[in-house]
Amino acid sequence: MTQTKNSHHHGNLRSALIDAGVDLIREGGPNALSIRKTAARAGVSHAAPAHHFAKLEDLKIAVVARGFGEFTKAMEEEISNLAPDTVNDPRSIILAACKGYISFAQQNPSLYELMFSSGVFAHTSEELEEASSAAYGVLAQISSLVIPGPSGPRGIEALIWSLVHGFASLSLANKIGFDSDELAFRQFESIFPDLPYRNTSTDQR
Amino acid sequence: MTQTKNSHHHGNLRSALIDAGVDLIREGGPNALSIRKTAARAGVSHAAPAHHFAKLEDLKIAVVARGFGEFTKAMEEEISNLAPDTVNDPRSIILAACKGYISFAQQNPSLYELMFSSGVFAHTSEELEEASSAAYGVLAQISSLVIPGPSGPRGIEALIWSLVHGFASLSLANKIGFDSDELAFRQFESIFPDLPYRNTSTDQR
DNA sequence: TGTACATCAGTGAACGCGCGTTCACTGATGTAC
DNA sequence: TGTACATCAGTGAACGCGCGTTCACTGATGTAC
Repeated sequence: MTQTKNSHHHGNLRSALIDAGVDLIREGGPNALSIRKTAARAGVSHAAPAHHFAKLEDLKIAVVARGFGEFTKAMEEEISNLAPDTVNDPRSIILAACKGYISFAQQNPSLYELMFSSGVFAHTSEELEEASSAAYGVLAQISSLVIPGPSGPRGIEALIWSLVHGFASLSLANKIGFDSDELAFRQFESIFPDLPYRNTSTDQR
Repeated sequence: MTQTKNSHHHGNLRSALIDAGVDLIREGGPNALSIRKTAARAGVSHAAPAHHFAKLEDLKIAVVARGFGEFTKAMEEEISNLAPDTVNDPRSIILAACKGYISFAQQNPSLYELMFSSGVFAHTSEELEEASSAAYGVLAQISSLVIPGPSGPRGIEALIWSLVHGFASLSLANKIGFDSDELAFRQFESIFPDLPYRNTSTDQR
């Protein structure tokens, strides 16, 4: 960015490699990531990434961590975009987060698939732990707006998360839902069950 | 099977290759499938599979089709194992199918992941279409036991399928649920919402 | 029952490819003085 | 401000590997007669 062109030193190669990796996955699917292609995309020799990522797996989890960061942002943005008359309505808040969840999956299908794939959980990193915990935090926060039943707060989280995750995943697999982002979310809204919400008129956020 | 050993002709190599492919995926993850390893596992030269599967992708979709067949069987078996006093209870029937769904995912995590991965939907085959349609048929059948709301029968299917698919997927990713198959299903049972079931005392099956 | 022959599912060698990783190197950057 | 020098992020060549695929071949099977 602020670095002179054609410099022997790149300046911010690590971040540029993650950008390139995200692009590769977006274009070529969850398995399209390779060190050589990522380096080429970032405009450096294929040996350069070794200074930033010792193994291919390290690059992969950095890309996934970036994905979780954008995923969290997508949910939070939908919540903060709520209209004034719904900004304190629990159901509206929950559905807004779900809208962000589903939108992210539809706009980044390969990255979403990779983020929840088994291969990622074999390895991890502090960076990835933090990023996925932040996403879980949004889920826990919206779930806390529902009065827990016999299955407890974890049961509410499991219900909401299963529903939105299953819907998003099956939409990507063309099993349910529609081509359009907006129509898919409308269908999700229509199947979302009634839940016992807390009263948030004054003190809840 | 019924073929003499050490014969130049295998007898049923196509089926043996699918078996070997399933094993490879089970042991090495969704991306562990290769023609050379599959041939080695089946005890033939690495050029032999070409007579049965023109491309790697053809072997892959045959393996996935086999997976959908066992998946359907897992759901149907749980339904047919219902105790006499619950055999006509809609909620019990639906939860039985879900138990088969979740069990299959937990016992075949890599195969399950591959079955619902994006790469599979780029190509397909008559065999795969039939196998996945049969699985969808079980879903549609159990969903028909619920009285549709404003979102229609498709809405009921989307609700049940999203819930069980999301739960199974997140369980595999260690996001929710428990290590034990049985405990995971108990949690699923406890979060499954109340639904308006049809009266099946006499004519429903 | 025996023989000639077409079929076709196997073999094993060979190919080129993309890959991760290693290595000695180079040259830009930043610091000590 | 200028110089010497350590650091370290880049380069480009090279390696070995597993892969899908092709090819000429071989030998077992099944059929016609």
